[in-house]
Amino acid sequence: MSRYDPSVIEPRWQKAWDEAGAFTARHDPSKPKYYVLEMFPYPSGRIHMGHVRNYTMGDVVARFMAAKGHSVLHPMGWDAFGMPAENAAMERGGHPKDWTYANIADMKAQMKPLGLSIDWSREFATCDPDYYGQQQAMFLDMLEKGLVYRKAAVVNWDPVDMTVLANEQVIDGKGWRSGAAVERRELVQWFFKISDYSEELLTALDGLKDWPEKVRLMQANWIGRSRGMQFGFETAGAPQGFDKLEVYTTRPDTLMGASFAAISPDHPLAKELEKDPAVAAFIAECRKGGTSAEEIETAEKIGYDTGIKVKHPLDPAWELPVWIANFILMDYGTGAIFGCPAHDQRDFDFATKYGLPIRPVFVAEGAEDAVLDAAFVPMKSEKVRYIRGFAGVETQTGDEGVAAAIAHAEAQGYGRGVTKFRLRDWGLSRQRYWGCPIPVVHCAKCGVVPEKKENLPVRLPDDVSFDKPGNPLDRHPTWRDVPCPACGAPARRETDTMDTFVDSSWYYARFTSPRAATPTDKAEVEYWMNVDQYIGGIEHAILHLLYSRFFARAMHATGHLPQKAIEPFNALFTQGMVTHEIYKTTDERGRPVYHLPEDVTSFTLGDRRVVVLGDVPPPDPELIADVDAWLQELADAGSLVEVIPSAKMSKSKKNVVDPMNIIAQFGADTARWFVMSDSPPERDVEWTASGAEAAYKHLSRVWGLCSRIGEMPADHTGTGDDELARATARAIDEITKGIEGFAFNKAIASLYAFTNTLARANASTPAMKEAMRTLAKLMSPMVPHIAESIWSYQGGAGLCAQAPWPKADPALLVDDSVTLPIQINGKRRGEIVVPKDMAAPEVEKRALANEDVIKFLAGQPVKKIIVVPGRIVNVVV
RNA sequence: GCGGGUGUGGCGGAAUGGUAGACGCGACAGACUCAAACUCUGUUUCCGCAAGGAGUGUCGGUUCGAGUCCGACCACCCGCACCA
Repeated sequence: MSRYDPSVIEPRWQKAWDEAGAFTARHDPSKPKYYVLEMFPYPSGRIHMGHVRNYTMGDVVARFMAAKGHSVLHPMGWDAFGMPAENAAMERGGHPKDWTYANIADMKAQMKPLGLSIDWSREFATCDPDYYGQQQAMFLDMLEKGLVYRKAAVVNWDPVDMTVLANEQVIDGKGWRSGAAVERRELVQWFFKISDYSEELLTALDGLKDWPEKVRLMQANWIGRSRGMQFGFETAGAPQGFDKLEVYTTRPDTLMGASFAAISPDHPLAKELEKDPAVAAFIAECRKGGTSAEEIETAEKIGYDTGIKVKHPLDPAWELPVWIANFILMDYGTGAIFGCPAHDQRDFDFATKYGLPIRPVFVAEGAEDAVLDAAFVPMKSEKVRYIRGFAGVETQTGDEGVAAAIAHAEAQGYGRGVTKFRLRDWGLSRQRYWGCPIPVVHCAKCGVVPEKKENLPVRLPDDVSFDKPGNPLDRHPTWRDVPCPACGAPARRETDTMDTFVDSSWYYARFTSPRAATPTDKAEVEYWMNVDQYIGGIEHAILHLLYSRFFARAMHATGHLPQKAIEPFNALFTQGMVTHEIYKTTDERGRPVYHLPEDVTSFTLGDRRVVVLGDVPPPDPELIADVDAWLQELADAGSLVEVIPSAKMSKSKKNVVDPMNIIAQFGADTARWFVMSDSPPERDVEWTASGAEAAYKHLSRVWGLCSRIGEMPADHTGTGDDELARATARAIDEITKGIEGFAFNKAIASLYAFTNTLARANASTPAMKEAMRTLAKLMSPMVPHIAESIWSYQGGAGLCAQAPWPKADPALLVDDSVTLPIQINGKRRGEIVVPKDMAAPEVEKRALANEDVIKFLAGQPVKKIIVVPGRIVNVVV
């Protein structure tokens, strides 16, 4: 067997798999199916280590499940619509379509050498007219079902570029290109009625047993069901038609602590009052800045006293002022609240700023009324003593207080208990070109008219330019002009396109029949759905996954998915990022300059790590008399590099490692092995050059071992056959459990251990060959190419990729005796070896007879002995 | 600001409430070599010559026993609805 040369074996095996059609997904009713899916990539043009990690994980699962006898579906596609393509067109000219398809070709060419077990015959891009045409068909079905509607909503408006900005294009409240102060502006837009499913999406989370607890919790908090009370304040001095002000509160028990009422700047009453220039000026102030919750909630709280009063529902003589406040959101509740500064921090800050009264309603159990220097906000499950209560007993929990207050309001008739959700409807309109066109037409006579299905797809026009900001569809000379599908009169196409989250909300279903003439094919979704294992980043914990869950329900409602697929992902795994150190210097004007890992050299000097620019040989420490002076010299020359601790690989920080370079240097198996070893898959993994080399060295060692075993004389005998068989069984057991439990790093640790055992084993030639074949199969999900070479060299039948997973003989997994540590007062002081099933009293006797124990006890009386069978003995003195 | 998560040797990490540091990297020592690299063997949590002691972000609690459970705090990461 020759030297380990991945550049030779990897293409050879990839060809062999292709020719055998090893990864073609087959609809085979005689086998259990398994659908493994990694979140599909945005075609940026370059794959990065995060992709390698994500797809290797999926590949390990896919290859493992195939070996376990499943018919596996492991597809790949492209999340191809979105802003970067338009930005590229603006910056470099060209067309988003050309840019995107070129990127897809480039990225696919980079993914192929990884040797992933993907069924490429099912590939599609969301920007393929065939895909988005089916999406448009579903949009029309959903429109018909009442799951889509139009309403006004706020967007980020750049007043200089006259265009809508995405949140990420708003930097410090300013437009990223124009630098102009961004405003919030209302626009009529399309919405999916996800709120129809709030309750359902929340309660169904309980059934997602194989989803991470944290994701379910995040979704539950996002949906945000709350039980509260809604009531109408009677107003005094309000404009006509506003004699009631509806407010919603989750703390009606604090009603006697009310200090003011506040409405959102977007509230109808605020809009009515905007006729007053002073109010208009204040509301304009509130509209400054972007639409993101982060920006709104971290903005300074400001308010405007309208002069209007409301009457307290429990005491009509008690009047509260009505303020307009920038931190009240129109989207939540009724867009109006009553403020109770004593028990809400935001209200407290507001009241302090504007000199409004702060009246405590309850105090901690056993405490006296005291002046507050911050809002007192205990958990609702905690008991408190009400000093200004009006319902329920004096001392009760917050929850009981709320329930009593609602009951009181309902009995007296001034309010009612209601359940509200934080979840808002999903705004899908985007004022951009590179997205799925919304297939409707606006007719002066008929209003909004759906496009006819036979006219789908509504294709994006190719003749567009990006020399001006804004949506080219909006200024296209002809594309917009169409006859009304209903009356035939001249009408206008909708120029908004869909949010790219729509594209990614159903691609998993399309993979089951990617060329079907309808969005899905009944028999195929029936066989392949659901996705058995979904793998992707935690950054998608809420939006993408929640939208997909909604979309699957909407697809069921419109006949595109069976009932069983309304939760499309049976199991979810969220993997961590690939990180790398950042290398930084500063230019003469003090601005940071970042450097690629390959452009710096790192060495150690004493206990110090020094990184310098360029590919230079490490200095001889003996030649440096004064290290500090020498470093200062380097720093003055500008070649001393500052090392910033690991962060997510990003182009702007240049802390990126190109997988193509790693594959060229070490091969795909090394890259795959590295990203699966060491770090647990859910955690971030730091890419290090030494780690990659170590992975390569190990694979070379395994290759050498295989070679050595291959050269053993056929009649060689040894004394270690039994021991090797036990080690093999243990390895099978551990690695199987590791892969099943997504503990790939532990599976790899077991592979290292088994390799070491095999290298040291003194067993017969047939036993060694057998163990080597098993090792190859056990390694094959992670490093399929080298495994295939070893498999064929050791006489394995057929392709390793199509061989069944080995089974561990249970009889070989049990040990007869066990080593028990002995603790004295919880500290380990000795150990004894006893038969596995020895009775506790006998274990006690042996433990106390142990030399170390006798020495440590030094005659002290023993108070108690705890024997945990098979685990530990603890002697308490 | 709000919601969620993470924190263990020089480094990545392992550990059903039961021997903290498996496995790997790095470092050190030895073998091989004219020499270096490669490879192989061994050592490697810290303090201490040793006996022994300390130790899982910090402080406190529950337990015979806590990295693991509970409470408070600190640091970092992810998300916040138009980035994908």
